[in-house]
Amino acid sequence: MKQTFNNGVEATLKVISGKWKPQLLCHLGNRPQRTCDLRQALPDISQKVLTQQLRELERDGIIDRQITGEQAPFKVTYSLTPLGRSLGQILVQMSIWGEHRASELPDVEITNDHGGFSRLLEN
Amino acid sequence: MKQTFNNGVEATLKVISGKWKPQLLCHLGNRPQRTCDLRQALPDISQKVLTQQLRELERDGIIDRQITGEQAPFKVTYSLTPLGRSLGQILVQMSIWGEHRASELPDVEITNDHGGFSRLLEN
DNA sequence: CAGGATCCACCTTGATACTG
DNA sequence: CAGTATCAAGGTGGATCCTG
Repeated sequence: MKQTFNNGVEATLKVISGKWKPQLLCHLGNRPQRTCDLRQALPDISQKVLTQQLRELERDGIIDRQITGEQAPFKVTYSLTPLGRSLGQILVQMSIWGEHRASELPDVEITNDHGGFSRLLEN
Repeated sequence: MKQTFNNGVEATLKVISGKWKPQLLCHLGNRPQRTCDLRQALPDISQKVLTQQLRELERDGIIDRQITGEQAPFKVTYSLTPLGRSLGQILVQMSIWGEHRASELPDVEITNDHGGFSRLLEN
């Protein structure tokens, strides 16, 4: 179905907004991962929401989904597409800006630094 | 109150996410504007939501709010802070990325191009 | 002119249980 | 192991009316 945005910023926000998407992009930026790997990396996400967020990223062309095995148990591996990798500069800059702002505001805290996204810059 | 984010991307998203915030930042990036100017620029926003989004941007240190006049009718002028202007590079890059993606996907349409944000790059 | 107060609809996320 | 189905809760945006 047709999606209309007022500007490119809104279109980009639509793709990367989602409670777990920045973390998913960070982990998948390091290397392709299986579902169980992602669940281990993000212990607090429910499997329903994990699937949901991954499906949205897949539908938006950011990640690929590859199935291995014809019988259960399956292996499902997710990896970034070239379009997904092309978000690297933006994610790193957003991460740095957020850290800069947090450094000025005592009540904003950030757990992991932008180094987690740096592998996205290796194309 | 204390806000904790897993990474800087989430912190940045928190600030610029909101149905009308990208458009508000675009307009305020061109020049400071009064409330009635913004309502004219964004005819479909209700005054409640306009006030709400502006208050959030103000609370997050992105815009300044200045009141002129001691009796009604007041004049309220909003302008970007230095921190708000420092979002310029990110907004332009996000806008360009969104346009690039839209150009590859037939069902994604973008009304205004990234030129609207370019004044943010003049510091 | 600018914005506060209510009340409301929707969307996103989450808890839980179940399937191939 | 990976994913679906159902139901519930909270937050965000919106319609409308009212105030200094």
